Amino acid sequence: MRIGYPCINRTIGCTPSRTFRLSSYTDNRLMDTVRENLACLAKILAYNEKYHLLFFRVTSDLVPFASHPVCTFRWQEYFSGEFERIGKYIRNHRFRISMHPDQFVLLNSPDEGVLRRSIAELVYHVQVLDLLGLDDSAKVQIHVGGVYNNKSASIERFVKRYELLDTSILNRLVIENDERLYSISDCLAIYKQTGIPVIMDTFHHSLLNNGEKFAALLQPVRQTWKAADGIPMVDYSLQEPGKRAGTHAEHINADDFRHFLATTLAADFDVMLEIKDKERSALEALGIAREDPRLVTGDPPQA
DNA sequence: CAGTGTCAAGGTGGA
DNA sequence: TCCACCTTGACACTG
Repeated sequence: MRIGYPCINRTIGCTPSRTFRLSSYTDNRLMDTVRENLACLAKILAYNEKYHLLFFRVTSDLVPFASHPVCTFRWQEYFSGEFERIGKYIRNHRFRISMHPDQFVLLNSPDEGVLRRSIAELVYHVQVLDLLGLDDSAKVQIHVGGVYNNKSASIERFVKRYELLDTSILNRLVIENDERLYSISDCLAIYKQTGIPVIMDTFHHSLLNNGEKFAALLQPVRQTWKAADGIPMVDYSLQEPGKRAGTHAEHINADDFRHFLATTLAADFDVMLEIKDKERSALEALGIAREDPRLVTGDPPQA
């Protein structure tokens, strides 16, 4: 099991998510921003390596406007050396990497324009992982999409669209349950029609389920991941006390995380902590996981 | 220079 | 039919 956190690090004083307004787009602005974002990504990975946080989600903001028509600059070629360098570091240290395009990627939208932009965005995400030279265990996770007043028709549309995607996308794409529309069971049903691996989100599952226990779903979900996909990924989060249902916690709750590990002990997976204080909670989670020597790969860092 | 309204992109659901 | 909300950091303008 590897433990990780998404996208940004609040300790080291840089962000890999620098961006700018579309209205101020220039190729030079893009070059400067991407250069800084990549430099920061490299710093975060060095930090993560030092503390044995070996699972990391790369921000979608790495290359701003990458899938927008305004961006005709060949950033893939211009930065290929830097991507290669970072990718080598990732491979050498056996990091697990994921990416998570946001809400605008909707493969099952009835709107062809939305579909077209969604695919362009997926192409961008896959290009980043390809440029890093990562194998098919580096995943791009999306949600199933909208319901559009007809869930079964929307699932059917997802399946049909999925089958038309390029292999380079198919090899990396996984679907995650959300908290309002598509449960883990829905995702498993879609897997049966497509073969797409399913990524479980504990917090979403607590808000939308059909009465199944999370632990009981681990085994069926495990089978959706082929050998080349690596071990399953799981998103872990919990409710922020006193906030609207669905609000992610500011900080990890040690008891809850310990309980989560205990109930899932039989399964092997990588855990992404979607908790707002990022690496701080991830470090605490790692400490908790190390209470049980069966759980975490790698030696503790030397003092 | 701190505070704050806004930002490429979509969809849901309550009023 | 309209609007708030999701989720959220970072930009860029305002005073």
